[in-house]
Parts: sequence; C-alpha cells; structure tokens
Amino acid sequence: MQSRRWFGGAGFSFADDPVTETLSQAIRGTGEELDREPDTGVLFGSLRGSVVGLRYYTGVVNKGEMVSLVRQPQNPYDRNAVMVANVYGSQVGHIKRELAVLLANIMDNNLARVEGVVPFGVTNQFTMSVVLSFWGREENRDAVVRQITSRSFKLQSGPTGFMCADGSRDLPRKSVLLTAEELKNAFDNLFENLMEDKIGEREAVEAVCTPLLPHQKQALSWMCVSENNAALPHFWEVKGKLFYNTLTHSSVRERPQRVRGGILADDMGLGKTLTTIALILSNFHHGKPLCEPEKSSPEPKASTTARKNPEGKCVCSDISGTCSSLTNVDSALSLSLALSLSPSGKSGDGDQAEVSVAPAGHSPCMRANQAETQVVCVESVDVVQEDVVEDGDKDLVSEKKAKGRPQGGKAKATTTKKAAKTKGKAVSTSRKGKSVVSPVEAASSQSTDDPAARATLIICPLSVLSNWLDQLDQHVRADVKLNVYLYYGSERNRDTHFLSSQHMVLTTYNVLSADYSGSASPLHTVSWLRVVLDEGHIIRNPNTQQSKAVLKLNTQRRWILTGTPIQNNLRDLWMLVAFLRLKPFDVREWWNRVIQRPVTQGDKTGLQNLQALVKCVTLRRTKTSRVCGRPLVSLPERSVRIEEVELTQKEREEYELAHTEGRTTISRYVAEGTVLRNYADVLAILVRLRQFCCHPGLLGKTTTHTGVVAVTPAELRERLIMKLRLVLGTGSDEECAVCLDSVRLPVITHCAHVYCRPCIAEVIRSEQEQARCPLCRGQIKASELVEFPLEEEEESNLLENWRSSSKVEALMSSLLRLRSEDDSIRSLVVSQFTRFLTILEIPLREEGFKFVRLDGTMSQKRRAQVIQEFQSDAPGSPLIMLLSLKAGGVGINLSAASRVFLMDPAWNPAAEDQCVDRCHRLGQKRDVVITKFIVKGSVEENMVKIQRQKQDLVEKAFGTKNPSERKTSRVDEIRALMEL
DNA sequence: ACCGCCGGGTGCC
DNA sequence: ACCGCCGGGTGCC
Repeated sequence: MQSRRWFGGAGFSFADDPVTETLSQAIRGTGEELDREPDTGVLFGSLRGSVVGLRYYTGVVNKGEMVSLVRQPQNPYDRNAVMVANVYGSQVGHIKRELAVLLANIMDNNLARVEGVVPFGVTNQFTMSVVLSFWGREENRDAVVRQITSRSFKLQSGPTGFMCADGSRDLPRKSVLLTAEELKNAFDNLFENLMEDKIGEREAVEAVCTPLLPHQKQALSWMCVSENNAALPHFWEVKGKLFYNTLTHSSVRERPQRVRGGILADDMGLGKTLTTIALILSNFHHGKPLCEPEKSSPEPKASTTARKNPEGKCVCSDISGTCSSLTNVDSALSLSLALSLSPSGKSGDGDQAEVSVAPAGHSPCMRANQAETQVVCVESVDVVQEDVVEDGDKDLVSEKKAKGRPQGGKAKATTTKKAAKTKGKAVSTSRKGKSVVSPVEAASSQSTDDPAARATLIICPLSVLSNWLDQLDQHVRADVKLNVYLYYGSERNRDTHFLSSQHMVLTTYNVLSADYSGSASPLHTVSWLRVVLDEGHIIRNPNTQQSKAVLKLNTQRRWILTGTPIQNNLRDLWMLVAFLRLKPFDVREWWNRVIQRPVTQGDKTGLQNLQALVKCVTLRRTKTSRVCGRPLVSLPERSVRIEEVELTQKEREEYELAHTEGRTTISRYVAEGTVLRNYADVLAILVRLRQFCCHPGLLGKTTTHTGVVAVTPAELRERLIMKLRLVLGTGSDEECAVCLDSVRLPVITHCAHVYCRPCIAEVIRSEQEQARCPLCRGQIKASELVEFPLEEEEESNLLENWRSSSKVEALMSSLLRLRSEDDSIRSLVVSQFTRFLTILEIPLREEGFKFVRLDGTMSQKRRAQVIQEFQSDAPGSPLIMLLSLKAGGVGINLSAASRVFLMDPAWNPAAEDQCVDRCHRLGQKRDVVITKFIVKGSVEENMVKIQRQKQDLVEKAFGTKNPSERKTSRVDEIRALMEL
C-alpha cells in the first residue's frame, strides 16, 4: 500500500482517471499498439550522407551531435528539400539534393522517421557528413529498404557511426542494457529521494499564518531557489564562450534559458497547496516577500518603513506607497478584498460558477453572490504610485479613497462577511526608476523579464478550486490583503489590466482552454509572474486544447503540482517538461531521441539522463519519506482485512451457471488463440461474474450471451449496447484512445471499441472509406457507430423486486455492528458499480442510516456539497458515504471517515489505494480500517491474487515492453482468473 | 572545395 | 578539333 510506485496509479489519485486500467488500456496493452506516438519503432538501418550549404547558415554543431531533418516542400529550388537543423532549431544546412529526393519520399509517405547525427562535426565551411538512421514500423521496412537501394544508396544495418547519448561511438549498439528488474528499480526510484540536495529550510513570511512542517519548509526553500537561482542545470557546461549540453552534445552561444520553477510532486496530503501559497507570498521579485516595500524606493517614507522591518516580514503599503509592517497590523493600511463563496443561483451544470471571488462592486458576479468567506488581500508596494494609474482607473482609486479604506484592517477583515472594499484596478505598468538589486539578485533576473509582472495564475481542475479558496482562507493571515480573483463563470472580468494587477488569479483548465480557443484570450495576454498548474498531470496529453493553451501562457516562472508526475507511461512526463521549457527537451524529437527511446529500450545512459533531468526540476516526497530519520507526517495506522463472503445456495447456483458458460467461451478463445481479438467479450464475461458476486441485480435485463455470432442487425446492436454499458458501468473511467481523455458522448464501434463520438467521427471523416478502428484496425463506418440509448427506467424495477445478496448482508452486519459499538465512526462504502450503490441504498435506508452518495455522474457542485456534508461534524450529518471508485479525485478530502468498505476488488490495486488515501491522509485522527469483501471461490479471489502479481509488473511503468511478452501475460491473467 | 562540375581556350611530342 | 586535356571560375536547396 505504499506509494513508492509513483506511476501506474499507486498512492495517488487523479480526478478524471482513478482507475488506470481501463478497457482501452487493457486492449492497447495487448500489443495492438497504436503507433500514433512515433517515439518507438525499429531501426531499419543507417546511411552516410552529406549536408551542404553550411556557409549560408549560422547553426553550429559539434562532433557527435544530433541534428533534426525538416522537410521543406515549399523550397523554391527543390520541392524535395530537407533542411538540417541543430538541437536549438538553427539551420545548419541542407541534405544534398540526390539524397534529399530519397528522404523526401520516405518522410512524406511516413515510411520512417529519419534522424541525423553528425559524426565528425564541422570540418569545413561547405559540407559535412551526417549519419542518417531510419526508424519505423516493421511493416514499412521493406518499402524503406527498397526506396533506398533503388536509388543506389547503401543501407547499413544498425546504427553505424551512431553516437551514443554519452558521446562515445556506438559501435554496433554497445550501450549497456539493463535487465527488466534493474530498470524497474531505477524507474521506481526515479522520483524518490529527490530531496537530498534540497534540504535547506525556509520559513514562510508572516503573512502565512499556518506554521510550515519541516518538509514544507524544505519545499519552500527549494522552490524559492528554483525561482531565483541563476544556475543552469548541471547537464550544461561552460566550454569557452559556449554553453555545452552534455546530454545532446550541443552548444549554444547564448546562455540557455533555465527553468524557473519545476515540479512539486509530493504525495497528496503533504501540503502542496500550502507550500505554494507560502511561495507566492514569500518570493516576489528578487526573492522579496510579495508585499515588501522597495528598499530603493525614492520615497523616503517607504524606505524608512521598510528598514524597520526585519527580513522576511511582510510589509504592506497603501496605494500611495506608504508602507507599514504587517507585524504592526493596526497601522497597516489595508485594502480588503472580499471573497465570496456562495451557491450561485444560476449554476446548473459544472461550468457555471459556484464560487466567485471578486472585488466588490467591480464584478457583476458579486451582485448575484453573497459573500460567506472573507479573503484577504495583501497590498503590495508594487502596486504602483498613483501617477501611474491609468485614466480609467483613477475613478476606482478615488472611489476607494472616498469610501475610505478600512483602517486597522484586522478587525474589519474578520468581521466583514460581505464583499467589502476593493482596490479595483491597480495597474502597474510603467515602473521607472525602480529597484536597485543586489548582484546576486541581478544575476538571477533575466533581462527579458517584465518587471511589472506580479500576478500568479493558478490553474486547477474545477473540483479543487474551492479547495484553493479554503486553503487561502485558512493559511493566509486575516489581516493580510491578498488580491485574489476567481476567473471563472460567464461574468468573469476579462480586463487584462485588472487581471495583471491581482496577486493571484484562480481559474480552471476548462476556462483557460475555452478562452484560448476564442479570439483574444485575456489569460494569454497578461504577463504573469508565475503560473501554477495544480494537478498538473492533467496536461499529460499534449494533444488536448488545455495542454496547448497552457503552453502558450506568458510567464516568468512555471510550476506543476502533482502527486503523479507520470500517470501510465514515461511519455506523460514530456508535456510537463515542455511546459517547464526545459530546453531542449521541450521539443519532442530531442525528448524522444535522448530520453524516451533509450529508456524504453533499457539503455542505461538514457536512464541516467532521465534521472538527471527529472532531478533538476523535481521535488518529491511520499508519505513514507523521512526527514532526518523521521517521517514527514505521522498518519494513524491503517489496516486491511479481507472478509470472505460465502454465497447462498441459490446465489452459488446462479454464479456457477454463468461461470461455466463463461469458461466454455473463454477456453474456446484460448484454444483458438483468439482471446485478444475477443477481448471485449472476455471482459464482459468477467464483469458479469464480478457483478454476480455483488448482487444479481447488477446484471441488468440484457443478458444476451456473448460470444455467439449475432445474426440480425438488431441483435448486434443490442449486444453492442450491452458491451457499452458494461464498459461504462464498471466504474472504470473509460479512456478514449483518440483523445486519451475520459470518454464523452460514448459510442461503440462494431468491433466493440469505445470512443468519444466527436473523436471517432473525426477519424472517419479524415480517413473516409479507409477508416479503421484506431484500436484494432478493423474497418469502421459512421453509420455503424452505436450510441448509448436513453437509459430505460430499470431503477424502479430494481427497487420493486428487491432481494438481498450475501455481500449486501455482509456489509450491513458490519455497519450495524459498528454503529452499535461507536456511532461516531464514519464509513466509506466503495464499489465500482454505481448500480450496486443504488442497491445498497435500500437496506441502508431501511436500517435508518443517514448516508450521502458520491459518484461520477454528479455535477461538481453537487459533489462539493456532498463532501462538505459528509465532512461536517454537525449533528445529524451522514455516517456513511456511498462512493463509486471513479468518483471524486485528487484533493478530495474524506478524512471524516475512518472505515472503508471495498465492496468489490478492482482490476488495479492502485485504484483502491487511492480511494483509501482519501480518508487516510492528513487530518485523519483515527486508525483507518479497510475491509475488502471477497466472495469465496469466485473470480474475485483470483483477482486478488493477480492484483498482487500485478503490483510488480514492469510493463505498467513503461507500457512499451516486448508486445509478445505482454500478450502472453495478459492471456495468462485471464486464464488464471477463469482457472483454465 | 586540398573536391566535382562547367565551359572556354586550346591542340604532336 | 563534331574530340581530349588544361586550368580558371565557381559552388546548397
């Protein structure tokens, strides 16, 4: 149950995808790999060619350096032109004409990827050698070889003359290969112990009222250093006047842009939000507190006041530049900003505002909302002198003055429950005569920085938005005036000056990408000081709009907060690296060549490079990490017990019937060797058996036998709908193989694969007649996509013909016993089948339990309500939460519960861990007891066995193991489940 | 480019 | 002299 494994879903949670092993993934894992990601492939061979025209271009290359080949079909001299560029994208030359014809052909037809390495570097100003290697799918090998030989080029087998990543000559692949075991260990440890060099501690400024735990101080220290320190990552070496990258063997004349920011990948519950709040308040420009006065301010008032303040104290100033220390709150002129957290009258769906923070009287949101929570606002000296305030803002300023700022803001702030006063827009544009900084600080600031940038943009999933507001409320001193604007809801203020003048702007990924797809995106116009991606792994798929939108933000510092830097695969890391602009790996080709491919092939050097790279931008601690020999956090114990459930005679008969039938079908597939081709069927059988173990009512009315060839279109349709229901109803959050996100508007193909309708429609549209299923390459047609019919009312049926089941009884007797022993103990009742939760409601109600329910179908707003209700200790609040395994997500805090009843085993043990983590986290006061109900002598028992084995599978981490090995293990798994 | 290619100058050995 | 050879001019795609 430990979170040593930071990949594959262990020990973390993820809002959209707690169940890592979805059907698509399972199918994808069978070796019918999608080659849409061209980062793997086999080496066809290599050949020596020449690069010409060097004298016309400025790009430099070293001996052994990689170069990229870029087609230039628009080149006026030769439509076959292939441009050669170095790691930084500077053009070096062109591929010689005759060779370019060949490459153009291969590249344009996507027969192979062509990669170049310069074996000798530049020896003259006219031409140089390049070794080209060809990578692609095995099925294209012949075509490529034919192309090459027919144009009388000679393809050498292997990467002759290819330079290893370590610069040594790779004479027929001499790179040290690791065993699977070594690789697994290395991978496991990749994100571990990334704190050895980062052990400094730093206190937060006083504006943060929650004392930081030691590990949080370390994180703060590390984050400040990451933002301020000018040092380059150690894979850069200064060689003469050049900067040399030891990973790519490339040099640049200009100092590379270092990353300012990084990945804070602590386990959930360790306080990433608090640490980030501390960072925002503690590390403004030049390492000063957000609200420290300018020491170099020409105004004597300001400087004298400033000097009175000890280092690290937060200092406020009013708009005219008068400063006062927060430690002397009464004299602080504070501008209070109200935050309103209210049930928005109009929010119907998840995209509506539920919470809004707005400067009172400035945002239309405020009118509709009633403030319930007070948020404070730190007025910073950086807020400009009045003379800088733009015309349009003067009114606001004077309005503010007229109304009078709350003096002695402390009292005001704590009592004001309604939106009080706003500072309106404070535009900090022109900042002449500003700041004299110390040499160290000067070194750390980059000339391109916009000194006026002051706002931090926080982007998070909607589900944790309210958490940020809560945490700000909780951790920021009430007398500190922090301008926080919630950029959310249709009435959001899109004025970029207004946004720029905030201390913090909170928004969601959805809002960001919605804005981005529009014309002038305000968030993309603002020059941010810092952008923080909360649950940053959300952007792991580079193809999504939100990922694209995030990359385009204009900011000086970038942070990613995530408990799971890699979700399934090393590939997930790339987008994070790209967001951080960790040069040159933000370009996919270099990531693939230097990191992705070598690592997935088990190359030791590649792994070392990856480790170096991760280490220089990441801090990760787990709940079990230790600081100076002591655990970071001490959580109450947690224990797991398995309760075996005996089926009744009748249930056993029903189960056996289904089991025998399923076995027959599957054993036929096994005998035919067609298990994987019929994977959807096989899974359907297994799901049915699992449902039997819980309650017969889960099966629904459609029990058409699988595996039987459908004769009529109506029957086929019926079967497909059933499969669709199975896929979507198992609690696994099905992933669409096209967009790699949760399936929206699900449709199922005739080959039984599920996609989002828009995604697969697009595939069909673009491929026309040749459209093939991305998962199995079977032919697909738009007319054959089957949609989910409107759900017939089966619920009533279920309730009317109520019967219990052994598992229901087992749960009920546990709950009743618990209530009689201690009625203050709260429980989570977890199932993958939302229908099962519905069934469980009946006996719970009968026994008079007060319960709430949280499942994936609920709106965010409703979820938040339910969680709040459950967490509340008010009398009469619910004792039980019915929780679907896929519901909720990161940041969900269910610490009120100390009992977890896992009703049915999950495919992926990590999903269970994750669920348990929702209550076994900071704030948990009691020991946590987890009960797993397992039906004796059923597939469930076998699943538990397989879970154990699974925890050790390497392929989970890489997803790129030898396909045949994977196939066999998958089939073996099914055989084990069915005891074949 | 310490090359290849082109085209003008040239022409026994 | 409708060739060969020489040597200067020249040069990515």
